[in-house]
Amino acid sequence: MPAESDCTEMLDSETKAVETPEDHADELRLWLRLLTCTTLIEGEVRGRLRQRFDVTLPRFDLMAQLDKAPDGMTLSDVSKRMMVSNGNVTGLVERLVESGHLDRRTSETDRRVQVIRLTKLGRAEFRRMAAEHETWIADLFADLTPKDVRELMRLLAKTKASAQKSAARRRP
Amino acid sequence: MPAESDCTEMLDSETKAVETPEDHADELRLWLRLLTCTTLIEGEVRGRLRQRFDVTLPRFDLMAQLDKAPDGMTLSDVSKRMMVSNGNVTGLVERLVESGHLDRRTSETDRRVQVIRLTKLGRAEFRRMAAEHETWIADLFADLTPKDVRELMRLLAKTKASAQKSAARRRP
DNA sequence: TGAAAACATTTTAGGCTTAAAACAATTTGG
DNA sequence: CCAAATTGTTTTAAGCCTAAAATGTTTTCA
Repeated sequence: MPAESDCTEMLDSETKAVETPEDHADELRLWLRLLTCTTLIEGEVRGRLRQRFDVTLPRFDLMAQLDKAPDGMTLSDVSKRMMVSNGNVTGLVERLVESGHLDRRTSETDRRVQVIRLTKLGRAEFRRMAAEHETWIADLFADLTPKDVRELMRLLAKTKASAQKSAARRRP
Repeated sequence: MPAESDCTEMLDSETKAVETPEDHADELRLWLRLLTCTTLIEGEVRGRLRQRFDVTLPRFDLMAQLDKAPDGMTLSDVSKRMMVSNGNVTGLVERLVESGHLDRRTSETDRRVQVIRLTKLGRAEFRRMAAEHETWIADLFADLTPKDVRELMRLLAKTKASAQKSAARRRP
């Protein structure tokens, strides 16, 4: 009875690589750790936004998208950028228009399209929140060296590309 | 009028480090990239779970926790592990008991405590899903080398510790 | 012992989120 | 030109999620 091989790839009797029940425990652990980090930070930011500014994270995120687009965005654009469903954006925008933070108008050239912008109030409030938000993030990542940050950026870029490729394989 | 310094830390007229409006753009970008990766992968997993097994991600996550605890867990344990609110767990458990995947009983020794376990059905279904789930994760991370995975694990561990420290500073 | 504190869970109210279907407007291709 | 496909948004139904208050139970400690 042969001892177990230490080889990663098992060879069959014809010396050809064979399908083994592969061990993907490391990738699984990596995914769980990634998720933990994100959940942890997201929860912290959510809580601080609520306490300091009485605003929800999704509202803040939507305003952040619009702050980068002075000429406004369509709902579809927002939906893609935020990676959330269309219906989600509809409701979010509704509430932000209601509270006076957003301005929504139908496009002149394509009556299907809704263009939304930050109002003066919306922009002012967002800028105030964003300034503080940036310090929270800096604090949350405070123990990472600049090199750590660079390296994480690189590896996460690679991760993103890998995941996008995998997603595209399934849904071409 | 002096030219702008290239120094990271500015010095004032008395040659003492001075508060500058610090630039945390890198950390902010890192956070957004982290969030993008997680959202991307999470969405992909959510979609596959729904298509293949008609199960939601939160249900799967809860079953995953219980699979690791053959003797069951209290609702508080689950809540802490999953990093979600207590009320959230209550509802999730309710639906999973309803569908026959979970068994819930009041602790003999402490009538405040509810202990939940996977039923035979729940465990069987979870194992079936988990096997496939693992291959999805492997595929999503397929372009990372083993070294990349190790390095990411290390950096995310550091990130997690940093974030926990920051959270504890605020909420001691 | 017995009131106060701590703990585990549920309830409440409101908002977020999704997938799928429906609707409306525009573009495309025969 | 016009029917079909595509695109942008909203609606629907169901479930997820949170914070805060409420409920019931156990522990603490004066």
